[in-house]
Amino acid sequence: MTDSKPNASLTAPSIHGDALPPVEQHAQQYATVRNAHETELIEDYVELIGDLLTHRGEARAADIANRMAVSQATVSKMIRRLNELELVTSKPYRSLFLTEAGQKMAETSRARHDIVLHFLRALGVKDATARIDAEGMEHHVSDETLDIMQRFTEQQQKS
Amino acid sequence: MTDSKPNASLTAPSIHGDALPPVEQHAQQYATVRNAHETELIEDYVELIGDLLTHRGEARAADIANRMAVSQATVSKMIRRLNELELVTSKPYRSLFLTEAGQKMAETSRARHDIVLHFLRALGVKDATARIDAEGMEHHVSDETLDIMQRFTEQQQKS
DNA sequence: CAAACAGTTTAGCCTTGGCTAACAATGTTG
DNA sequence: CAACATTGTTAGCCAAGGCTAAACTGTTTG
Ligand SMILES: [Mn+2]
Ligand SMILES: [Mn+2]
Ligand SMILES: [Mn+2]
Ligand SMILES: [Mn+2]
Repeated sequence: MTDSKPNASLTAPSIHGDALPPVEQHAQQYATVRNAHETELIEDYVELIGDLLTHRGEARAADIANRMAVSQATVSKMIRRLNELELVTSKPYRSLFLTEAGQKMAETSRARHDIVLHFLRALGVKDATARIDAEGMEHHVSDETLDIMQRFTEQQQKS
Repeated sequence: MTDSKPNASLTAPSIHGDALPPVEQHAQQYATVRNAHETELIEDYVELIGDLLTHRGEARAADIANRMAVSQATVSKMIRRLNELELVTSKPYRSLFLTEAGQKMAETSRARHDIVLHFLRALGVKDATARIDAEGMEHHVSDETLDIMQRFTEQQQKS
């Protein structure tokens, strides 16, 4: 449960960087990341489907495969999963649509994604880089940090 | 290869948010994230082993399991992989050590992790939240963004 | 209206990263 | 030094998320 004991003296000033966090806190960090990894691909799919519906009027499996640079078989399998999760509705060989729950997830994900992207641009990151970084970072940003990012971006825009 | 055609008028002002990026750029975003996911767990292990060696003098499988909140079997299996990748050396039932390549990876990961963590704190994020966010974000931050974060943190500290 | 083409699905394979249960080795202590 | 506690390994299971190949459906067009 606890770490093996450090055998160094108890009070000597550390020559190293930050100390290790307490075990429970450290474990929480990793657990939160593992958790995010379970949902992030789902979020990206739902967000993309929402964007395609908004900007193109329809969301076809082939478009998703191209946009994600993934095989159509992979998309087809994922769509089955999204169906089981009741996030999308689909008739065979037809465009996809989002359920109520799917729309909610798409909006939330899109909003969060935009906050992160706009924040990175406000920081001075080039657009192409900001887009790449935001695609990964978005799933690992807490609400607290998100708020701070949003305020930062607004401040930046006023000046 | 290309999206299905939008049938909306060509020049009408969009009532929606940001337009979709070009397919190739969009695909690059997702591909970069998938790539990061292949290496991030490895990086976390190597970084943690380095930290344990630095702060505790040894890195035992049980400590890793506790710190990551994961079973010992999972750690044991991952250590075999790290061995195959020649990032760690291990004798059965003995502490782990990092190879040259492992030390290099540990340093790089630790440095990047610290930049992200210190940046979040400089932004005003509470320590516990910053630690959680940094654990996930670190793997999705480009060198360009990392530079900007570091400069931001330094600026913040001067004032 | 029949082909050809484009899009979708299914089957079967692989790797990663989790888990539990059982067993083996090592360390501690009465 | 024997028993017990801790630590490490192995085996076998599972789900997720990739892939290719092949079959099937729907659309376009000669
Ligand atoms: Mn997204
Ligand atoms: Mn994303
Ligand atoms: Mn890290
Ligand atoms: Mn990490």
